[in-house]
Amino acid sequence: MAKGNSLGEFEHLVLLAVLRLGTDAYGMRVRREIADRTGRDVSIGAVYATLDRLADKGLVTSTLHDPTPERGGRAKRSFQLTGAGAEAVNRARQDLASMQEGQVFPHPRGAQ
Amino acid sequence: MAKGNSLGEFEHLVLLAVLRLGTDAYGMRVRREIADRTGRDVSIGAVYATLDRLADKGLVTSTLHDPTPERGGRAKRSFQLTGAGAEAVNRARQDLASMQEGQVFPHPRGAQ
DNA sequence: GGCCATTTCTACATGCTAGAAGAAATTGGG
DNA sequence: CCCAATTTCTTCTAGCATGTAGAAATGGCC
Repeated sequence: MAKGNSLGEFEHLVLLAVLRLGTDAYGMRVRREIADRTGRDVSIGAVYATLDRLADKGLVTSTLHDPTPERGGRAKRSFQLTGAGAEAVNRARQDLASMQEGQVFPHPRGAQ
Repeated sequence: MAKGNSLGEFEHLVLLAVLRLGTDAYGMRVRREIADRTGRDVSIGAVYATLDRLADKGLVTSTLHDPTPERGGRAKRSFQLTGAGAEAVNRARQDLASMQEGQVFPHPRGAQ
């Protein structure tokens, strides 16, 4: 029916993390960022799977860096948003905003 | 690993539509609301499947009404958020807000 | 009986998740 | 100096959850 180019929920969070982290957006770091900010206990496999999928869709690209001189400092692969990635994240944000505008959110205790 | 009780993207939109529509939240109406507000061409099957899943998770409940006296007016089943549903929608909102806070969103044309 | 608004069903595509395995680097004991 | 341990990070695999489309069924109105 439709085109169906919309972001999954976790894809949205990952894209926001990449945007926020700038040049420091590699797998482990993205995971930590999401965990710290949302309190969610994200598995690392989930993050990489999602980053790969985003790359397939052309919403991010990746660059392989040289290893840093720290213990266990393996080479990092960092990710950047593409133009399409920026569009996607903006669109997701606007769709949610449209659905929320003028809305009074109930305190959970009030509802049933 | 984690608990994994988070909302999918479409689940989020549907929940917001139900909240927004109040007593008028039945399948066809929810579909129209999302289409109107986001421009997305949602299939009706998608909406019902999602509403059913949300009901299974205890985030909404449904009530069957009497048919209205209009041509073709079959009985409507309308949905309401539960307390857990309100919690879920608030949590999803806050998680996104945390990931977005202080963030400058690029105009797509500016990026690459 | 045919029409219409709505819901239900079914089946497949895509996204999410977890954890174990693999790779590349530093460290420190012998 | 070398090797095994340790650390950080990435890749892989496989199963379950969500998203999507459309056709079929339902039931009141005319």
